[in-house]
Amino acid sequence: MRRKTVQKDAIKNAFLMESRPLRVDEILQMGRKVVKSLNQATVYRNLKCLVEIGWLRIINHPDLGIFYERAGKEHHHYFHCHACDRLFEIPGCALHEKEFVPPGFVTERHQVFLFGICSACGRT
Amino acid sequence: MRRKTVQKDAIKNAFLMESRPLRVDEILQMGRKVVKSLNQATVYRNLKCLVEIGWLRIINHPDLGIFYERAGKEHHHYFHCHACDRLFEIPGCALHEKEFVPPGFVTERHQVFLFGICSACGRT
DNA sequence: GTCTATGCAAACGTTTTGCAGTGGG
DNA sequence: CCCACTGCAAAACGTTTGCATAGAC
Repeated sequence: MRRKTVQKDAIKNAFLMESRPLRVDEILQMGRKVVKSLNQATVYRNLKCLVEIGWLRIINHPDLGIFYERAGKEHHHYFHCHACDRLFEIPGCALHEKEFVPPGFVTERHQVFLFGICSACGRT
Repeated sequence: MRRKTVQKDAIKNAFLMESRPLRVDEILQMGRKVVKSLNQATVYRNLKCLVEIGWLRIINHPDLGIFYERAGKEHHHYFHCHACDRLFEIPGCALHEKEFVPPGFVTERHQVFLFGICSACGRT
C-alpha cells in the first residue's frame, strides 16, 4: 500500500463517486470500467489495506451480506428497503443504550439495522 | 422433516439445553456427543427445515457471523463482549424508531447489535 | 415395502494465497 | 534496478447438492 497504482485509484474512486456502501462485485465492476484487466484478488487485497489504514469500514449486513463504506462518517443506522432492495444510511441515532443495558455491562459501540419500506416505495 | 430421527433430536436438543444462539460448528459438535456419525450436511439440512417451520431463526451477526436461535422469543438485542467473546441476549428494546426514521419511511423490523464489556469481565 | 432422511463426496460461491512477472519509485 | 503490486490459478473456507443406502413408519 505504499505505491500508487491505477488499480488502487480505480477502487478508491468507486467510493468517492458513490456515497453509499458498496459490495465487492460492484467495486470490481466499477473498477473495470477504468482498468479493464482489474482482478478480484487485487480488489480484495486493496480493500483489506484500505480497511487497515482506516480509509474504509466493513459492514456485515444481516440480510445483504458484506459491504464496504468510507470510514470517518458520523454514526448512522442502516435501512434496508425490501421493495427496492436498496441500503440507506440514516443519519443520527435512535438508540438509548445508557438507559438500557443491564447493570455492569458497558457498551462501547453499536450497530442498528432497520428493515421496511422507504419513502419512494411507500408512495406507491 | 416428517420423520423423527436421532440426528434431528440431537440437533433440537442442542438448542433446548443451551438457551443462547449457536453456531453451526457448535451444533455439530454437540450433536456428535449423541450421534457420533452426525454429518454436517445433515445439520445444515435440518437447520434449514427448522428455520422453515419457524422453530429456529437465523442471526447474521456483523462480527461473529451466522448463529441460530430458538424462534418465538420476545424481541431482544445482542451484546457481544469482546473480552470473553460471548454473545448475550439483552431483553427489551432501547430503540425509539418511530421518532427517528425520515418521513415516508416505514420500519417493520430492526436488529440491534451492541459491543462492549459484559458485567463479568468488567468486574475485574 | 415404501420413501424420507442420512452419510459421503463432489460441487459451489466467495475469499485468500502462492508464484512469476509487471511496473512504480 | 529493486521490490511492491498485479494477474492468474490454485487453495481454502463454509455451505449446498447428487446419489446410493440405511432406517422410520
